[in-house]
Amino acid sequence: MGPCVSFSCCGPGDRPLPTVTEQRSRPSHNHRREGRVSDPEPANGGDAPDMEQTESRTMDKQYSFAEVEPRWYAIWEQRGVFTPSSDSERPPYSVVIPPPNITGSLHMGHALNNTIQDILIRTRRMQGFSALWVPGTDHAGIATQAVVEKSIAREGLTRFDLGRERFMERVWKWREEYGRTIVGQLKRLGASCDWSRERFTMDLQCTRAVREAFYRLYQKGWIYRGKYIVNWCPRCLTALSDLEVEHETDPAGNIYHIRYPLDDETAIVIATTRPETILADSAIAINPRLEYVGDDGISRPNPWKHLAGRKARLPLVGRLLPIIEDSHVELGFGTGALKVTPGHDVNDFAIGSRHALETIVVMDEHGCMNEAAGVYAGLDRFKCRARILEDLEREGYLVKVEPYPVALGRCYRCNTVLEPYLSDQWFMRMEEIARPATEVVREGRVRFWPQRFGDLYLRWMENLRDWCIGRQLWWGHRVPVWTCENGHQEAYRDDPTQCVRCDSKGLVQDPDVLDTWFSSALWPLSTMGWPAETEDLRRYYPTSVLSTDRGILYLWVARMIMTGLEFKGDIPFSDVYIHATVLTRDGRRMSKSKGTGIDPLVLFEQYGTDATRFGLAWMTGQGQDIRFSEERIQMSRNFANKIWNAVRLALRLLEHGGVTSMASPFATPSHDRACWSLYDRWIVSRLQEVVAKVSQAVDDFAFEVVARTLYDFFWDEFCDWYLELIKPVFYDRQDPGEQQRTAGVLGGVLSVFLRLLHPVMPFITEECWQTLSGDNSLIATAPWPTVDDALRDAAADEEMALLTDIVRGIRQMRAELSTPPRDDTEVVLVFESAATRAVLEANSEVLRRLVHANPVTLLARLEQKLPAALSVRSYGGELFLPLPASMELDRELARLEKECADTDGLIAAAGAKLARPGFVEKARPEVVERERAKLGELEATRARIVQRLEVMRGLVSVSQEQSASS
RNA sequence: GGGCGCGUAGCUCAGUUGGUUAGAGCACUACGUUGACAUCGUAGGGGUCAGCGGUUCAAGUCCGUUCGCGCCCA
Repeated sequence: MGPCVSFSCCGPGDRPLPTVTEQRSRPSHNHRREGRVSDPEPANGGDAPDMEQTESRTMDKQYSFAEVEPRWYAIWEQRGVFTPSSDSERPPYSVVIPPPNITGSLHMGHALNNTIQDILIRTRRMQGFSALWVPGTDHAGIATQAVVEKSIAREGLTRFDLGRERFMERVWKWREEYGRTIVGQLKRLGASCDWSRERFTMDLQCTRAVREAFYRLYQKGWIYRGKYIVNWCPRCLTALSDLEVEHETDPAGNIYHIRYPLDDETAIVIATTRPETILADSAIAINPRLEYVGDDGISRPNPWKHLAGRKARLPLVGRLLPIIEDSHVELGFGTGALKVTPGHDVNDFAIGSRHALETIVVMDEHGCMNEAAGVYAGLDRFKCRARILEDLEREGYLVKVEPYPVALGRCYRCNTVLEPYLSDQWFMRMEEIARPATEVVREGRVRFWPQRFGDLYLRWMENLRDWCIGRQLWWGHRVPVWTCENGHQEAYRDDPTQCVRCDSKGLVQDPDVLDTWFSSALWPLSTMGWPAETEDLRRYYPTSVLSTDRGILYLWVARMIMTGLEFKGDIPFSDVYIHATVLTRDGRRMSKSKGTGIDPLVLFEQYGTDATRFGLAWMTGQGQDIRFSEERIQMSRNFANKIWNAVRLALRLLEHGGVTSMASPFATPSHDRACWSLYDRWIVSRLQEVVAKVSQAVDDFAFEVVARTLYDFFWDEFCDWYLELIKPVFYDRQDPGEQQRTAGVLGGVLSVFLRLLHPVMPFITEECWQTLSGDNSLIATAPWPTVDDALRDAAADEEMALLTDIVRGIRQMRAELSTPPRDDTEVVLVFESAATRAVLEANSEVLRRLVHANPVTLLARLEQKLPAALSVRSYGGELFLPLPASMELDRELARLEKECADTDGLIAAAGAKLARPGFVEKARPEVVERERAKLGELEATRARIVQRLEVMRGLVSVSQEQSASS
């Protein structure tokens, strides 16, 4: 057990309860009242604000999250709750935050993901782990550069006007000013990150990690430079990796058939979706086979085979193109002949290399045609396409145009259509580094939740292509490669002053920067201090869990596993939790531009942060999406209000009983517990179930179960039943011993419940904890509750089930009779079992209190009492309420007949099940037994109904005779 | 084209290894404010578990298939 926390865990406690006066003088409440001085509306349900009502002074009728929430975060921070103690006794538990983009602000995905991480961290912290959550932000190369370029554009400047150095100053300035917005928002969310360890992917520590990683990979030859066709964004003016391309299909696209003449009679026809690229054609390729089998299964001759080796003339340009043979050409596709454009297409580039073709490039980095495009030079690529088509048509080269859905890639940042662009780029070799990263997942050393993402990961890892890591940007980690005057190109850990190979000066650094994901890939290492052998690295690496969005499984998660294994020889985390995607309520992606996004900060303001967190946790199932439902947040706000009021009631009850301390109930010896009431035994028994279920659910990442379990227990069992049941102890009876005991259980249950809820709703639980405990301990560091099996009580569960069933039965009848709810009504209970009668006898006060049953008569058998009565069968017995004269007998008779018919239906169903061939032999014995018992119950019930029917029918005929004779 | 997720009440979702009469919140109907809470309480109405076929003594649950929505990869 951890430190003793007032009423929570150790007994017998002797801590004084906060008195009303103390309550009033608490700074928090003063703060609230002061805040209301200018408020013209008394917030007290219309009561005069200066009324001498002690309760209304201490706690409002409504929970005011807006007043409570802002207070606690600062206190937690001040008291260092989020910084784990270096106490070596405690096992480590660590999480690194997926670093949010510095240009971003908190959206629903962040709210969900960080709520989840906070639930995990807060739970483990309470469970006694040395829990560390490392926060930080990501420099987000392209996105940030774009934002700053936009801002300087307002001054009429481009980055080229400023130059690299001055532009970088501007970016850093921007980052200082705006780049930490999201940090404030995370605090608002209640995220219990250790801010003393906050990192930024461009800070010194992370930069050192990037340099070291690059250097080592370069030395191994796994980072290389090569000339390839890459995904090029003509707006961002940089290359992108394959994963940063958003693929889409343009349904309005066309495919153009173009005739390339060989001589006056002969021509070869090719098909293309990008006619502007014909300007860079260097060959035409055909399949070498003589014939082929089409989709229809019919064999056809290769229409172009006879042209192999000849030359065709490129329309509009006049260049002669060789007709080459290459087996990669698909015969059934298009016209069966392929124009080869090595400078503008990835596949054509491969063909070009195989056949040593000339590589012609007709576009520049902006996507405009260059001098090589001849008369088309200077035109934008799309304008050029239109012009080329006009010209082809006019000169008779355009054979036909067909609608054809065209696949195109767009920049994931700016949505510009990407251009396959030939350039010199830095690449990282994937083959070797991927192998161990695949193994650890296959062996289960890294587990994915839900598991299917592990399968997805493995499938992707099996066919990797090398990673283009160079970016033609300024904002980012500059490639640490220098070239000396003598042309020696080398990677350096630190900025060099002279060449390692020839000692010459005049070194020039490579202008490219690294893909942002290169530094993100090192995040679990760099945040812990790697490459230095720090204490944090020793203690907190590998981290425990990574919680993230499925969209960056390959982009980020996979790469962290690779680098972790490569540089530290160990996995970066043992569990990967992939959270759901938050969609709009009609199942679409939330989009800022379409205005369909929901701002979590607005939710915090409207419903409270706690409610937003709880609602999100409730919505998170194991599916891959959640449709956002504001009702769920509203429900959570109501839940918070319910908790608040239950605590308010608890304080009042304790005060009413003159109780001054809450002795801890659970640690008392069992012989003391023997005098607990049924309700105490029951609620504590139920609580054990809740502790077990919630603890397990956190381990299983089943956040919805956490939320639902706590909600149901608190509302249905604790508030609706327990609190109602113990009111007489304080309001009606004056037994100090009983009040003391009950107060102990009441406080103990609340204490456990609040601690279980704290990771999900940190603010209100802390506020209630303070209000109840009246000391300085924080729930945030209170020990997590554990299950005590000795407190499970099956008999109490059973007896309470009987009682609640009877209460509900009486309520139903009263509703049926429309008796004024506060009028007493006679109730007759007929139960053969003496044990059941004893339970009912002992709890008859409950019936009086909860359903105004008075007098209550207990019988073993129904004599000739209450013939004109409404009846309900329950728990092997029967309840009767007198039927008032105003109520027609016919209605009750009809009701009974329906009940009889329903019961007959159930008897038939149960009978049929038992009679079914094979059921008794093949079903598990307990299932058969249960079915038989059910049938027995139903038959007994039916007998009671029939008996009632006879009585009622007799009465009906008597009353008919009476009305006939009158 | 390949892979995956989802389809249960008007809406948003639960539903353990198949086994009582399929549940919750919101919405809806009726009634109810004297001491926690109207952000509340009590009672109630509302479901061919997407369709079809199969396995089984037994299917919302397992298998096959069709349809619809969505995501990922090529």
